[in-house]
Amino acid sequence: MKQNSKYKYEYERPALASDCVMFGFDGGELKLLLIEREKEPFKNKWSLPGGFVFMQETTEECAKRILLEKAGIKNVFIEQLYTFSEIERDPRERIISVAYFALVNTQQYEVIAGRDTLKAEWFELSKVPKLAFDHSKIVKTAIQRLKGKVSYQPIGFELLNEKFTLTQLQALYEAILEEPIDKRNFRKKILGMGFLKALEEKEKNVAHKAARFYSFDKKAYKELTQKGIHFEL
Amino acid sequence: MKQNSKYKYEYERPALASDCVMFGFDGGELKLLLIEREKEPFKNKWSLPGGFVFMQETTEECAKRILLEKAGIKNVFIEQLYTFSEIERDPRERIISVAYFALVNTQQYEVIAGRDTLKAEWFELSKVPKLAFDHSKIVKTAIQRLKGKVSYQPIGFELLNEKFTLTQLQALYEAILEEPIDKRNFRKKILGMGFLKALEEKEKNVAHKAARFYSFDKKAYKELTQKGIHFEL
DNA sequence: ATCCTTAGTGTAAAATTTACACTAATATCA
DNA sequence: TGATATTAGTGTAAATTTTACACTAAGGAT
Repeated sequence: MKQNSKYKYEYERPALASDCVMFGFDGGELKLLLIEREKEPFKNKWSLPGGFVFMQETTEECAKRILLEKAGIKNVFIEQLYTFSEIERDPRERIISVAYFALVNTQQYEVIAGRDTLKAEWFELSKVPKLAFDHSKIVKTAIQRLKGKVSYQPIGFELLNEKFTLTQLQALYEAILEEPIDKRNFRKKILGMGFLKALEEKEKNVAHKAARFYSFDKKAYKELTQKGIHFEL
Repeated sequence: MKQNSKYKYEYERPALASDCVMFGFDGGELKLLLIEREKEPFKNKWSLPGGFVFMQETTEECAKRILLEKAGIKNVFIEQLYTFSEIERDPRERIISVAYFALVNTQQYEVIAGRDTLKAEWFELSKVPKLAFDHSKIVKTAIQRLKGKVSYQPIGFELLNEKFTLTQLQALYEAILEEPIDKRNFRKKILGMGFLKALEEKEKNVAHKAARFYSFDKKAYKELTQKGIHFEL
């Protein structure tokens, strides 16, 4: 026990932390933001961005703070994933981690990530190395959750620009679900749901027919949800 | 700070607890096990069974221990629900709660629950009073989760006897989803999935045609899952 | 002007879902 | 013991949804 141990409790308490699985997409495979650890344990190993929960913040606020501090990212979709409480998950002492997953538009944040001295890098899912602590397990859980969720909640849009083409959207779903989708059926279905707003704008400077941009119409989606109509792919 | 405060930390730490939402079913409406608080705060208010997490147990082990200690229940389906971390959720001090939900065969445990001095009682969902702390919110989250989950995972069986009739199973789904289901279509679909084993045994001493009993064939279900065939109602 | 590449579109067949009503079995009651 | 009351158990046709599939349009590059 350190000398400057200021807080005393009658019963032993585990430490509380939050780790974030950040998914990004820029057209190819789904990506994950990882951070190289600077200290022991697991020095120089890749890990999820994470940190201890302050007394004045909820775990979600903590997760958002971590995203900002470690990757310069804010205002993104974030959702609680799972709480990991294995006793030996951290070799130093007992630390409970409330994990979150975030969906990030990679294009928008590519540059900002890793702005301070931290070594942060996007990894394609198939190229993610073995991670520090139980972070590989956390990532696995997050992928499962994302796959499961993407078919019945319109969260995929969070990974794209505000304006996107249907081809981009389809590529995203194919990347997440890891299976090919029929172009015509996909368009029929997704447009039929009535929450995609066709924009006037089209792609520019492409060496082929320019694709129309669409945006996700949150208001229309909300109205549909309230009518009991639910997204399903 | 009490005098016998034996554990010292450099940074302030919240306490860690676990609360359990136990769902039970005995044919009518879905039920919830609640416990009357004996102490302040919220003295004499109904609350979820809960308790602090020990250093030698995971949160799930803690939840199972609570089920056993407070309701005499063991070997039931349990799953992590959500972690509640609002700063003021407990008026005494900051307590993080990792909530779990459990599915219990009410018939099997009716008697055991409330065996010690605790006042424990099953409440029909529509008759659940306002609960202590943020427990009403936890219950709401649990109901949402159960409703969402029951359609694509065969967890409903956990609420029934090992042997059940199709009518019982249908009644359970109707109770959870809160909507009527067509008898013939329900049977066609659920039997078509191939994980219900028809037993020889039938109901006895009923004043009408005796219904056949079925059981959930875990092995068959596992095989189907591995083949990529998934439950869906 | 030709080529290359991706956008955008419809239809027919198959599969699934829905709506719906009568006979069978068994204890109870008159 | 026969009538009654109650729930079990079953099939089919129509509607809807899902699937499979191929060509023309547009735009920059050569």
